[in-house]
Amino acid sequence: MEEQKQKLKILETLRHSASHLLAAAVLEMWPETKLGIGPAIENGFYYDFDFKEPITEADLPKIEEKMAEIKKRNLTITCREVLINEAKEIFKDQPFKLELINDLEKDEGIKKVSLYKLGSFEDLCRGPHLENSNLIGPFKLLSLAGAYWKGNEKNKMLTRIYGTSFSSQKELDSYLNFLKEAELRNHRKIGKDLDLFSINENVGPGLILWHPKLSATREVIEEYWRKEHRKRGYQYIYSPHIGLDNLWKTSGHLDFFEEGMYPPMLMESKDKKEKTRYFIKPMNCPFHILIYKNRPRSYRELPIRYCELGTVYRYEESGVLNGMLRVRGFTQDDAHLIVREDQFVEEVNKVLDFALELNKAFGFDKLKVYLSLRDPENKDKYVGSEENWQLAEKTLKEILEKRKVEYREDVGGAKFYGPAIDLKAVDSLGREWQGTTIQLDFNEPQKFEMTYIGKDGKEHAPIMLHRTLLGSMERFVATLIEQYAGAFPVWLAPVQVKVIPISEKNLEYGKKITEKMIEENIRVELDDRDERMQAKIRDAEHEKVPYMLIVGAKEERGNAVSVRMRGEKDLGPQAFSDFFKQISEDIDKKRQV
RNA sequence: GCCUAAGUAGCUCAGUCGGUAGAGCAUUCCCUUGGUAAGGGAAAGGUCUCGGGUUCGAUUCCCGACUUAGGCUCCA
Repeated sequence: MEEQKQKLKILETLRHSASHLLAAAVLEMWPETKLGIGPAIENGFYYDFDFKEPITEADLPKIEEKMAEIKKRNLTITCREVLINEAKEIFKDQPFKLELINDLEKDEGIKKVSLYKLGSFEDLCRGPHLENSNLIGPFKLLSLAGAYWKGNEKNKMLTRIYGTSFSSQKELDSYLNFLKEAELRNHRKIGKDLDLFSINENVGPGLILWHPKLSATREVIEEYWRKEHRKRGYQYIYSPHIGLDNLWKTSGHLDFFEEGMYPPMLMESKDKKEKTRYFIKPMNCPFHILIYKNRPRSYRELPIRYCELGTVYRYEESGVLNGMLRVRGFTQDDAHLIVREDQFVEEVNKVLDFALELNKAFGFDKLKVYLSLRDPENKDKYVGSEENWQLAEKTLKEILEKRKVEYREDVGGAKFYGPAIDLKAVDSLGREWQGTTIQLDFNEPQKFEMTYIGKDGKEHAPIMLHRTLLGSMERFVATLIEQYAGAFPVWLAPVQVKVIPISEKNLEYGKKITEKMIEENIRVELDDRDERMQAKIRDAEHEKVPYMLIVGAKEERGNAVSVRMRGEKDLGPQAFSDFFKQISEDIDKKRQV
């Protein structure tokens, strides 16, 4: 463990020096460029520039060449400390650096700053760095992007150059390979190739059309999801897609979230002067709360667990939309748990157990846990009392610690209405995907005046938890596509079996076994095209169908099928009943095949 | 929303230094009846994203819009 940390530190230093090398190269090529910042990041490094003339991707190789040339000069990287005023003089032509120096002086009361020098390029920098340019490992510039100065959208947009560097060529190559592999698994590409979904300009950006294939998979997920919820005492409900403005005023959405909502539908009304306003729901909670509030509730009824596959619409900024991962209309696998104080810890633990089990069924054995806390610097951004926040954050922390799970605190990651536990699924390439979130809500129970009658006959305020396990059907299915590279395990595969008759003469037999499987709820297709068997196999492989059944005269005689599994060779003939037993087990046990 | 790119047949992509476009696969039809990743042939398929401008003429040049992508910011 210590050794690994040490290794990471070295890599970080190496990348940081690589970012300085990048800046040095850029300055030699375009001396008038203004510099932003250039840190090492998780998978590499970047440097932000304000170019006089914009550059393009085509310039990256040229910059790389220049970097290589500077690296070979065997330059010693030196460090010195100077007084603030001296630094201001040195960077008088670098407005962003100057701003940084001023910030350091003002906010942190710093009197001296350190400078690192690589050849003729000297940069304001905390360090540390390698000793010599020659020690910088093999590097590669990856992409060009816009980035706001200091990450603030009110500031100027700078040009960011992303790159990466490793200690050895081998490691760099394997990382570049990883990027290539990730690109192959891109759900948008696979979605098109396998006819899974589309987004149509005439419908609108961020709105998904689910094609039959992906809908079949979604249906399986939803059935499984409902079954597991029933088992755990959840009640399934349905709620409308729109609601009056009053509802959203009460919930606080019109105050806190209006720019995230689609504009209202205005209805004329004869009796009223004002138009009636309906909003499309950005969340399901108000509806769940009103079901709860439909009559008085006893402490005996709690916990109440309402769940719904609720489709919501949020007007996300156009720039954040991303295939099925970030959309404007999506179906949350939502639930609201209304619990007594004494039930809170147990219920959170139950949700965590549930989340783990569900994720496992989809091949996500590894999850990363994040505890989203309030930003203590900005307390007025949140609703709810100080005591409530402190208690809630402490309780969530204790739950995680008692479970002995490793978790990371995400300070400032809490919603305005409460802290949360978030789980990120780690996929087969090691990438993390946000899915499960368990959020406490201090806001709505109060705004909607939710109560229950306690043992003492008096009214009490319940605690409400929002939670999704999968996140949204859209994002989750996109994650699955990337996780499996489109080759879904049998239980999730849109088409589980492709029946391939060798010639027209075997078509009848093929039809017969196809119908038999349809009766047993197996998703099967008969390839009755006038094509050669080889071509049909090839197409079925491209469609990533897990089982191909080749049937010819030989099979027909023995009431058999020749089985071929996705990505493998002919497994030989077997009795149809044996195959049926096999696939039924795959499905029942949710085997990862 | 902002920065930088891209948009040609259902898909993957050529192409036109300004004279309205082509391949492979897919589709339809015909021939072929085959044993584990492409049998052969023919036909059909395009407002070259959309709207302006320049021009005798724009898919190509210029301007704008839309969509998509990589980021920033934000998030299920």
